[in-house]
Amino acid sequence: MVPELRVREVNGGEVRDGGRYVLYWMIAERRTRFNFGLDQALSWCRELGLPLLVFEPLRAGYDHASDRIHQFVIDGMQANGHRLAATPGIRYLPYLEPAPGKGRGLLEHLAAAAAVVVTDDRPAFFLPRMVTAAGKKLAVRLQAVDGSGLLPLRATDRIFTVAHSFRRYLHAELLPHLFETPAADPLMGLALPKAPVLDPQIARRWPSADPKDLGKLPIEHAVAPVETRGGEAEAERRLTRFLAERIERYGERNQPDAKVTSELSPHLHFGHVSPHEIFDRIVAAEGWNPERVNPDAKGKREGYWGVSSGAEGFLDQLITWRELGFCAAHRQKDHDRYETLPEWALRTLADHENDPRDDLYTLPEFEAAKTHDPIWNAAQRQLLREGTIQNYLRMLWGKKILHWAVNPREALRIMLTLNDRYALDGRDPNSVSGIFWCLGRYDRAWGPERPIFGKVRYMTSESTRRKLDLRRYLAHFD
DNA sequence: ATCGGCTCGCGCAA
DNA sequence: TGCGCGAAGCCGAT
Repeated sequence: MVPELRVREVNGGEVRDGGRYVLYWMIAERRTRFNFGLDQALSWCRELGLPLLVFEPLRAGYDHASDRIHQFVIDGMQANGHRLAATPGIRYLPYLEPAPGKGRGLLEHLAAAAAVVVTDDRPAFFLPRMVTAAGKKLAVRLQAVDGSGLLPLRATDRIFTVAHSFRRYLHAELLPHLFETPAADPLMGLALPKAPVLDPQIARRWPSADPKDLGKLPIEHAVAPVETRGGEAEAERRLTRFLAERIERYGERNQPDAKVTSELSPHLHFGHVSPHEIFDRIVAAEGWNPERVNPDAKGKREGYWGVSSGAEGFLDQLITWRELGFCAAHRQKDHDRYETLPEWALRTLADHENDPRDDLYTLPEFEAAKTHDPIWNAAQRQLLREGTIQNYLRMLWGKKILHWAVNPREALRIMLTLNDRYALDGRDPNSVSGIFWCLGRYDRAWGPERPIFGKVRYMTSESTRRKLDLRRYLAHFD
């Protein structure tokens, strides 16, 4: 059962009599397991006695569309295809839009034969606008299901301005939600009617591009695919590796050579893995149960869950920090605008807006990793090559853009542009949080007041060099 | 190596 | 209203 709190009626439409199938429009939770949206669609199938059509599209015309993002999503489609094609009663339709706008009308066409349409409710990028627009067009009931996090988006109306107040809220309110989990494997034991046959004119009117022909799509080819592969199976592999070999030493994650992180951020971003599954697996590995929770540690960064220190640290990242961003994105559509920074940060950054800059770079110079600072350049090269930046250096990367851009607004634009364009987990509320943190969001003021930064937390390459062993990292990203 | 000071907002206690 | 506390800060004093 999908909790009511997670289901949103988008258009107030009706279930259509005589619909041939239930349509699941898979746009964010691109997986077959631990997926509330898929659960909701299947529960309609059972109620109406209908088969399921899973439609997983990838548009060509959105901002920053590139070989890198496309390849990752296509990996996911292949993994989903393997599982869904083998399931009786389900038809899987992945769709690669060959050119911007070429897919227009396809959803409406599919929905015209559907009894009800279910999609994913994710407060990220262009997805909310797209779902709202679809709701107006479709003449059938459209439900958007929130499977983004462990805390349902609609669980609270509060806006959290600092991380520790959100953490405190979670420690007080999250526990009951943890017992309402999506099905681990909803495809198992299904007894649906024969899979729907698709209208043959779909292939003629809406031809799908061949995944092998990425080069022919009108997307950014300069942003090449990275070594990191996408898909549900790859995410499972990483999760298993993390629990078996890494979580124990998760506390060492600031060291660039440590290899102790989950490396699941891109998979979470594209919905190839669910936070519910990650939580379940950690809990199983730790032999945890709710009685292990320490109520005296409410609001504390460590010690609340009653698991190993590595797991405490990781759960804080997965839940507090990840969902803090989702919460903000859900509550404030303009959470990526400069003006949404806290008052104290806006004030202090404005006070120092006209401070002289000894080093000043433009977006193209940053993009090409052409600054005077070898550490910064190495971090930027990692972003270009791998689509990610190591934990600690990611913060330094942003702080230095603030330091060297013409003003803080421009620093924000540069950070968002580079991150959205090159990072696999760019365009995610979670990524937006990290970038805004560099400008003071969720943080507090720190004295003494410094040039350019004002009271915003200051970081330097010099102290980073002292703190971390960077030799291998610098050599590798030379 | 470790500590206090810098500074602000939240939430609890009173 | 006061007080403790906080994603990773820095710096200078001990």
